Order: sequence, then C-alpha cells, then structure tokens
Amino acid sequence: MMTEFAKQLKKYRTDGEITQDDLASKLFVTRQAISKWEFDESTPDLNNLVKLTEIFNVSLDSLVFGLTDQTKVDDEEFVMDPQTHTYVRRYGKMNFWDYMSKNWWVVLILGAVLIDVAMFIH
Amino acid sequence: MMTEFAKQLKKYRTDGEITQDDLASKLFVTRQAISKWEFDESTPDLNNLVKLTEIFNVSLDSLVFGLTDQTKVDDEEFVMDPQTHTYVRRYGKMNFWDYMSKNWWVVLILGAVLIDVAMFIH
DNA sequence: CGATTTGCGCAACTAATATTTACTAATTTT
DNA sequence: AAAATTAGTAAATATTAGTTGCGCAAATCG
Repeated sequence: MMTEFAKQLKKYRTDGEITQDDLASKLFVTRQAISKWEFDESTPDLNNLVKLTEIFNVSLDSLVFGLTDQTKVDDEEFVMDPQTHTYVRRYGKMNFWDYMSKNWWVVLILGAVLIDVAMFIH
Repeated sequence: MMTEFAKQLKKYRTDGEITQDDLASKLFVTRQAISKWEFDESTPDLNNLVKLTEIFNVSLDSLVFGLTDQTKVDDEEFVMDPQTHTYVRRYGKMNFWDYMSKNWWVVLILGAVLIDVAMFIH
C-alpha cells in the first residue's frame, strides 16, 4: 500500500541521476534514512515529503501513489502543476489557430507552390 | 508552511459536519490527536494522511496544500509535460520569435520559394 | 434555571518509529 | 589492485506522534 512511495522515490532519484548521499544532504538527513525510505523500512515525515516534491518537481500524489488511473484519465486534458499544485490544461487540446501556428510552414509552402503554378498557367 | 494542512483538515472536517471524535474513531486514534493536527502541534504520519484523503475523498495535494482556483491556472503559460517531466510553453502562448527560433529553417524555405516566384514573375 | 451532554483545547507522559551511528559489501574508478 | 563511490542492514538513540487526564465553554434538556 505504502510501498508505492518507496518505488516512486527510487524512480525519481535514479531518473534524476542523483545519489542517496546528495539527496540526503539536500534534506539534511543521513543517507541511510533515504535508503530506508526506498526499502519501505520507514517513511519520511510530511515535511521531508514536501521537500521531496520540490526537489523532484512532482506532485505529492504522484510521489506517494504514482501515476494512478485517476491521473491517467486526467492526463487526457489536464496535468498536475507541481509548482502550484493544481491541475492545468494541456496544450494537447489545441484550437484551430494553435494548430495552424504549429504547421503554418506547410500552408506557406503550399501557398507559394500554388502561386507558382497559377503564374505558370497564366 | 505546513500550517496549510491544519487549515485544510479543519475545513474538510467541518464542511463534512464531522466531529473530531468521529474522525478519530475512523482513524483509530484519539480525538486529541486530531486536535493537534488541526492546531499544527503535530502532523499525522503518511498512513493516516492517506486515510484522511480516502475519508474526505480528496487528493493528497489538496489536503496538504489546499485547493486553488483551477480555471485561473488554465491561463498559465507553462504546463508540465508528463512525458518528459519538464515544463513546456503552451503553443497558444507562443509569440512570433519563440516560434521562429524553433523553426528558423522554415524561413529559409519560404525565402527560397519567394525568390523563385519573384524570378518567375520577372 | 441547574444539570448533563457535546465538542474541543492543553499539559505531561509514553509509546512508537524515524533517524543516526557503525559495520559490511558490491561496483566503479584510477 | 588499491581507493573511492554507492548503498544495504543491525543496534542504539532521538524525536515526536499519539495517549491519558483535566478543564472549559456552548448547546441541549428535564
């Protein structure tokens, strides 16, 4: 149940290529404390838990629960902003002009070619 | 800093019209423990913290950090990309030069085509 | 009203456990 | 192959979450 936190902590730490030692010094605890957290032999207090979210720049929920079905659904349109700890809309839901601005070079080239062809016909 | 949890706990409890006593019995702790949490004289361990989220049916983040206006942050310029775990600028918020710096080669093609057209006209 | 219940805060104690210290081992580096 | 990194584990310690016991308002009721 709480073992998910252990996994997530190890994942975020190793993904960030940070040693237990470095992480420990950031939290002002010993490296062994980190080891215990990752082996689910103990759990950090809320204070250190919050510090971890700041270091890894993730939400408390993803740190403690991992990516659950709930958040996966939310990821369709919303994602958790670890800075404000709120859900924000993804840019994935783009409107017409958003989409056009992303691919306007296609339009430009096509337009240029069309002008080219029109000139030729003329 | 951590005082936000105390506020949120009291808010969720009173909003749900639950007494400290009732909440305590659900968590198998004494009512005084709840009192301490609400006065920030102590903080529950992660286990009880998770239980609280289940009882109130809220996310860990909203319990610990509180809820902020979600529609407000929809206008944020940056969002967290869950794939790369990095911040990305919303396409809708990109300005001309942001886009150009990303697609400078488009300018080259466009210029070439325009020269082509100009040559043809001439 | 006076009495009783409900809901809660506070101080002192204890019980739990998070964290440290000390020892060991496996990799990696030079 | 010695030295330096990185990390897991047992025993001791320190911290603090949670309990016990007391008091005190504000409702509730006979």
